Amino acid sequence: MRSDSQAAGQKPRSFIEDARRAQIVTSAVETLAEHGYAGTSLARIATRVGISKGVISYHFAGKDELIEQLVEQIYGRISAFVAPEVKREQTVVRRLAARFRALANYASTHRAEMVALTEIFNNLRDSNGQLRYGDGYNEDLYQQLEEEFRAGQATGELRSFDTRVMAVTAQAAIDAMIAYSDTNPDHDIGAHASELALLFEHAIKAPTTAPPQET
Amino acid sequence: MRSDSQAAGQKPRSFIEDARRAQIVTSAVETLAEHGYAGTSLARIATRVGISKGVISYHFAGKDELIEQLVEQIYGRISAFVAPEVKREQTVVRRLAARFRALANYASTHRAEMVALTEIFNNLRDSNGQLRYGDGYNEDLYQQLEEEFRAGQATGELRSFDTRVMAVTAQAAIDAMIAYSDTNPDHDIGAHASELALLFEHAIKAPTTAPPQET
Amino acid sequence: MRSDSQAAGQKPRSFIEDARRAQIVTSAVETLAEHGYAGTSLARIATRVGISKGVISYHFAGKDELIEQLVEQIYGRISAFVAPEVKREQTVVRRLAARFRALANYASTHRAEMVALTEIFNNLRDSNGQLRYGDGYNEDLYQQLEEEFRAGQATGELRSFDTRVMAVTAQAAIDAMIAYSDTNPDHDIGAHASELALLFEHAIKAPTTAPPQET
Amino acid sequence: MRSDSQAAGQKPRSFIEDARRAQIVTSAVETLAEHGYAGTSLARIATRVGISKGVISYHFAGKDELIEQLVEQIYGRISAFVAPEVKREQTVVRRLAARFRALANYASTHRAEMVALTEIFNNLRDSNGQLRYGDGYNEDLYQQLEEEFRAGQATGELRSFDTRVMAVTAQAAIDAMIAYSDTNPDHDIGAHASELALLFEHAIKAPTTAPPQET
DNA sequence: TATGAATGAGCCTTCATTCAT
DNA sequence: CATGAATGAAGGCTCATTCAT
Repeated sequence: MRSDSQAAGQKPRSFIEDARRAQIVTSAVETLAEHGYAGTSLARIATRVGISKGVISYHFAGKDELIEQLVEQIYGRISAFVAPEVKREQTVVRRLAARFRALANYASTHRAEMVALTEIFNNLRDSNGQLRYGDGYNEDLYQQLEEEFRAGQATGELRSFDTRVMAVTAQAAIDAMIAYSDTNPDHDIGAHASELALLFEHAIKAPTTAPPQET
Repeated sequence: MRSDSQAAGQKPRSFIEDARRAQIVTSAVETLAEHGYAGTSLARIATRVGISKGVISYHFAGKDELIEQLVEQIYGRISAFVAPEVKREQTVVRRLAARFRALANYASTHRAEMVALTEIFNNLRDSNGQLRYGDGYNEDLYQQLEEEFRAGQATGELRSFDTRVMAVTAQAAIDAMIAYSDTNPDHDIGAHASELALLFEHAIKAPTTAPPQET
Repeated sequence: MRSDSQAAGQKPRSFIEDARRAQIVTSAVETLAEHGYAGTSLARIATRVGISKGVISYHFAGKDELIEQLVEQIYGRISAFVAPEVKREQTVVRRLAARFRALANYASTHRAEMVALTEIFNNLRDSNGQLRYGDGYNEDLYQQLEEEFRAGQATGELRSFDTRVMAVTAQAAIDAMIAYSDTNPDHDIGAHASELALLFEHAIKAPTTAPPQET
Repeated sequence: MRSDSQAAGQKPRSFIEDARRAQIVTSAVETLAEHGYAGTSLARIATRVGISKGVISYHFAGKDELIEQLVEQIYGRISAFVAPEVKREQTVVRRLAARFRALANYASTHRAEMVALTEIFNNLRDSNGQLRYGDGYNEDLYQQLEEEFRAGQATGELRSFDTRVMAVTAQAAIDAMIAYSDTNPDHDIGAHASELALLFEHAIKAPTTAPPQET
């Protein structure tokens, strides 16, 4: 959460510089959300801010750097929002539920950011044609989730299952929740998150032989 | 499953015509899988077949028709492959497992097709900027799944839950399985499908305590 | 008016050959009238006849030859229709009137031909970029008219004036009549022709000093 | 006759912008005159100025806007040149003569402009295939001329005739004069204009039976 | 004779990028 | 810092023409 991407020994950015960059990133987010990846040209981003195309090239090395900045910033904000919510809970099941809930909250109040992020993840490629955010970025999330699951399995809270498949599926459930509520604005994403919590509770909890439930 | 999109009263397509069209569609699939949506130009598709750009325009009304043909064909093939596998099973849980299994099988042997389809679904937009296959296509799948779930709930095989959320999540689980195994070629997608089957069995089956139901 | 453009020593064209050529020329005329010069492609001409593009190339050396055939044929028909009407009259003034009348008649019953001809005259160019029918074709008409005028001036029927300017203007009056009635289908082209006759009668007749008029 | 087409509240165009636009319009005029409508591509226009194709797209929304600008500008210049010459005269006959003379002058010094305008009028079509400047533009001229004629008829200066036919013919005479002198550069267009003046004087003036008159 | 198939050039447009001012 | 101007490549598409069958 500090001075995003500023190689050491670099001259620090001025205030106005930072303001412009933020302004441009915001415009890029909105443009991506509205027109999709292919429909997002520098011209469109610039027009939305009311500046000339050249300004963007001036502040960013190129379209790619702009987008990378965007991803870093949004990603940072989401983590900052979700992490404390998760940490506060005591069991794996509840932590997972908290994750669903927090992301649903964030997504419902930052729709454009989520859409923009998805567009980029699905489309941005490096010069070799490989997806820029193909796997590495999800890998982080997968490992966090797997760690949780393994811990829960160790304590006996959770049944035995393939943690990687579960992580992939849980993350997919989150992404789908966000995408679905994005194309169906009337959808109750909060309820969706609760349902997911219950779904995965059933899916991962160890069967309680004798005594009843707690939840 | 025959005569894909051939308006009645239309002159039937010649053998060579069909061959070329198929060849071009195949090339489009591969190009999409390899270079992504934005990287798929008529020029690239043509080069891969070793023909000139104009040939594509000759056989298809335009890029749009080519892509729609592609979607129809692939979609048809997948349905044709999956449907009988699913129908053969007797319980909802087993039918869902069969669906996971069949799709995993298909995906593992038709990787490019799955990727191409995803690229198109995520990116193709109509002239108003709306996603061409935004929701309608998934809606079909969702309704099939919901019907299953509701039937299972009616017979008491399944517990009570929000069928829409479950459908969205199940479909997302499938997509994620395919996408994951696509970026991780060593991944055992068959095992993944089995895990999913188990995961959702836990998630949807009515608890078999002793006697009837609760919830 | 014989076997249009068939170089000596050429194999005579078969019946079917001629039929096809006529059919194609007709289609070209209609297409030109309907879509204009730029909108007239071989594909469109072929489609209208219900044949394939290649057929045209087979019967004509190229687009240019097709169009030249078209011009020759239409031109021939017009001459064949107009000439006898003109010849029948005894004075220059009446011959000019007859010309107006005959062309108005022809144009009103062969609208498409007139439009097609205009489109070609205005647009067809040779490989050097020069208008193919820029001047030469009108030159013929001009000389016919000038001859009339000079004869009339010699007999004293007509006043003295620049015959070339008068010829150019008379021809322009005809073309404008046709063009105007083409864009204004309700226009009474017959009346228009009569008005033109009167207009030019006033413009060219020698002033009758003593005795009254005849007309 | 200022600020051609510049929507209110629009940022005014810079000096260099205006210069480029003018330069491009000029090149378009020359290209049209030289190569005709079909032979006029953005590439050719750009090459003539020595710039790249993209520059045109940068300064004009598209080919259509460029052509409309061209028409507006040329049309404006002609009107500005002709109108005062006509207004200065006191009788209809003299005003018509002045019109011939002024247009002949303008055409002889702005040959390319006249040709370009004709090319566009004859060929530019909207997306429905209808001629863009089919009738409306001439309609203006026709009505001006008819008004003159009717006024002259009311005062008794002119004989009785169909004003519409006379207007169409007078305009056609002008266009033909321009076109003819364009393909025959040695032609004396000034003399042509004088001849036309005389021609139409004879054609429209009321017969002077008894009293004075001048001519 | 006729056809369908293919070609290759050209068209207009969009775009990321560069650069002088 | 910011801009407007320009570039050049690439994109989808149309078209006259060629050719094997």
